[in-house]
Amino acid sequence: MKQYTYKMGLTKSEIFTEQQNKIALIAKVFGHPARVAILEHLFRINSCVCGDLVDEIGLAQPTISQHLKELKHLGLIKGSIEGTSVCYCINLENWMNMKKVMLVFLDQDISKVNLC
Amino acid sequence: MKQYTYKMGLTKSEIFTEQQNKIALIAKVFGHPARVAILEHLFRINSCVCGDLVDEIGLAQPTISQHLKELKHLGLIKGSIEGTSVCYCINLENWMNMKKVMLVFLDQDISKVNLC
DNA sequence: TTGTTTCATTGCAATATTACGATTAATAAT
DNA sequence: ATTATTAATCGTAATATTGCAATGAAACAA
Repeated sequence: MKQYTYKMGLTKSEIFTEQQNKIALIAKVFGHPARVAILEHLFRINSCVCGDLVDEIGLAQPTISQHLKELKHLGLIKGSIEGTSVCYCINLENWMNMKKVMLVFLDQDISKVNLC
Repeated sequence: MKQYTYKMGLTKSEIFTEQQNKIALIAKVFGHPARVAILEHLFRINSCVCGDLVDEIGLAQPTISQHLKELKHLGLIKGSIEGTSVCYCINLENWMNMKKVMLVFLDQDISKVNLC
């Protein structure tokens, strides 16, 4: 999964574990409501083109296109060209892998946590 | 949980659902490996002060302090003053609530997803 | 009191993100 | 061939993020 190995700008990625960088890169993509909305829409609707999303979400076409690019970059969606339009959908295999990574982080052992 | 209702800069939060904004705000905080590392450290170690984290993580003290502030802001950690140092720990109740929100998003129904 | 420790805050430079108008590229329709 | 449709890309403005040196504030130690 080379999607998870990007540089993060000013972020000093090299001092963190691969796992920590993975989680951060995934989370960063989820860190915008438009991308959350796009994913939810793709889960609800079977098939989808970019134009639908522009109407559905209410941002300009270049903006949606840019968000789609980031989701594609992480591998969570894939698009297939159909005439003049592009059919985007969830990349299930990568979604499952992503989920696994996030669950390891979210399901941390709380039994030994000290309260202060 | 008023932690989830912040403005997101250029982001047009008003056109998204409260749920979508919640998820994005949580994810944004997880979108930096230092904050992931801090949380993992707080789960591993019972109690913790900022200085420990500076040594542990390898960023300058003001940088760690800033990341701690964001985690505190979302309510995922809380700090209690102990002399000259501050004891930070996980806010378990808020952690559980956060987890619930994220799991609803991650555990979306994949049975009806169309592949393309 | 004077210094020491510890963490927060301020200020700033470098870079990233968000959003959109304008344009381009590619296909489809007439 | 010409025009329409659709989505990607470019360019740019506004804003946010990251990181750290310098400084500040508060509690403790001598």
